[in-house]
Amino acid sequence: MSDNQTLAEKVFSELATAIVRGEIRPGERLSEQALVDRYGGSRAPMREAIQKLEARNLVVRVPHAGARVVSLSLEELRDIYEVRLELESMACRLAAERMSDGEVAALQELLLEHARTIEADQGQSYYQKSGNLDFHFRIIEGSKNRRLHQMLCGDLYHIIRMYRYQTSTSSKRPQQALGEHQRIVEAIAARDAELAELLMRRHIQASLTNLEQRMVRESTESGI
Amino acid sequence: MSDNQTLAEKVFSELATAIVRGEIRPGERLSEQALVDRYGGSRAPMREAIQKLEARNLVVRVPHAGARVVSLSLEELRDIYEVRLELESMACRLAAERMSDGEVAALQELLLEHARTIEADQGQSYYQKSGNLDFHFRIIEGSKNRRLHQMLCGDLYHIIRMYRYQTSTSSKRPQQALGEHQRIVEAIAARDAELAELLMRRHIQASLTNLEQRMVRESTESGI
DNA sequence: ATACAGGGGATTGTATACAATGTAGTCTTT
DNA sequence: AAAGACTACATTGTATACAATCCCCTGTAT
Repeated sequence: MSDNQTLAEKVFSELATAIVRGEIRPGERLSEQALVDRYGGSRAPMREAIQKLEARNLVVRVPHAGARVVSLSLEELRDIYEVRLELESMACRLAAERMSDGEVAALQELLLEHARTIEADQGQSYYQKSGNLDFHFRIIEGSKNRRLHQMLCGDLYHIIRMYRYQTSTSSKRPQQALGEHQRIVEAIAARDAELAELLMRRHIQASLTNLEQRMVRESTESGI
Repeated sequence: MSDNQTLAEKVFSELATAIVRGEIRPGERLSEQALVDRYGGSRAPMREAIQKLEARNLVVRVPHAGARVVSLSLEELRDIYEVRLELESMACRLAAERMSDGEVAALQELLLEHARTIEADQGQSYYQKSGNLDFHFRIIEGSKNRRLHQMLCGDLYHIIRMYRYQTSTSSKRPQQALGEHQRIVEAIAARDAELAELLMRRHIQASLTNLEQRMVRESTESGI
């Protein structure tokens, strides 16, 4: 009943969330034996779990030397964001063309709810984070392109989330982001694909510059 | 000396090329025991090889049921091409901004060579195929974005190549493609990123419509 | 003191054996 | 005859054992 999925898959998803949440630090090593001690079972499923992590670019494996949690340089992170910027803008354009009227209405409803939430617990950006993801997810699904969905949600988001688990701590950002979201949805509702793409591009670009500033700040701080 | 790489990796690359070349048909099953019989060794490395294939979307694995070579529907293939279209146009834009003058000169040299080759063995499009890839590879590398390179060359190209191993059989296409390549390089040399992106977009779109027509034709033929 | 070589220990890669699950074929029942 | 259940087989998932490789530490020589 509960064991419908294999042990390897269970360990994989546990490890994935642990890595994304930062409970396992970037650069940290994943020993197969250590995983056996922690999760039970034998080495075979642990190896499989590690391989799955490698497939999603969450760990780097070198033959005979073991696996380490990926540790991205500033450049590599910029590369990822650059790709994400392009793909998600594309998704937004496609969504404007392909989402059903019902889906658009549901999206508008979602934003209203977000607005109420922000109103309620002012400054408490926690909910906005998951809400933010929810918004982006819906746009991506609206593109009706399964491969695009897979690349953005499966491959890129894990890494992105791993490096921004405290991005939107700047107090006014949620409010601003919500406004941007609303204008994006307006463009989608108007079936203006070009505008929707442009607005999404700017929206993500804003968060990118945010992230870059933060990372530069952190690296200089640690470099002192 | 020769056994610097693991058995799993060797089997993986053998299988990958076999799949891309069509020696193993889409939908065909990959039994672990069968791989042992064919390549030697034991099941453990074979499993690992299959997982690596799954990571690159060349096979689909379902728990307790085994692995099959991926068999793409027309829609899925369209999705992939849509993504590739966007990413490679992006790569071209970035290349126009980031390639060194030396790299641009080398690219121009490459096209001159292609022109001579086409002149020589007229209609024999074989060389053009690898030359075509070479051209696209250089553009992608010119983007200086490693993740983009990884996604296009690692994840997407295997599948794309697998479905177009006989694309450019239409006799005039190489000549035409070369012309398009030349105009793209001109734009890059002029550092006109926007134009370079636009031209690449049109170039790939042409091959996409080619592929779509061919696949529709094939499916209707088989459907008769 | 530093650099290099060598050996011991730990870790990964591979092989084999066992358990659990899915699949196919047959047999029974309606 | 068709549909469903049951059994036997094949295949995958997991566990354990062995081999090969690497890493680190120590010792020696310059």
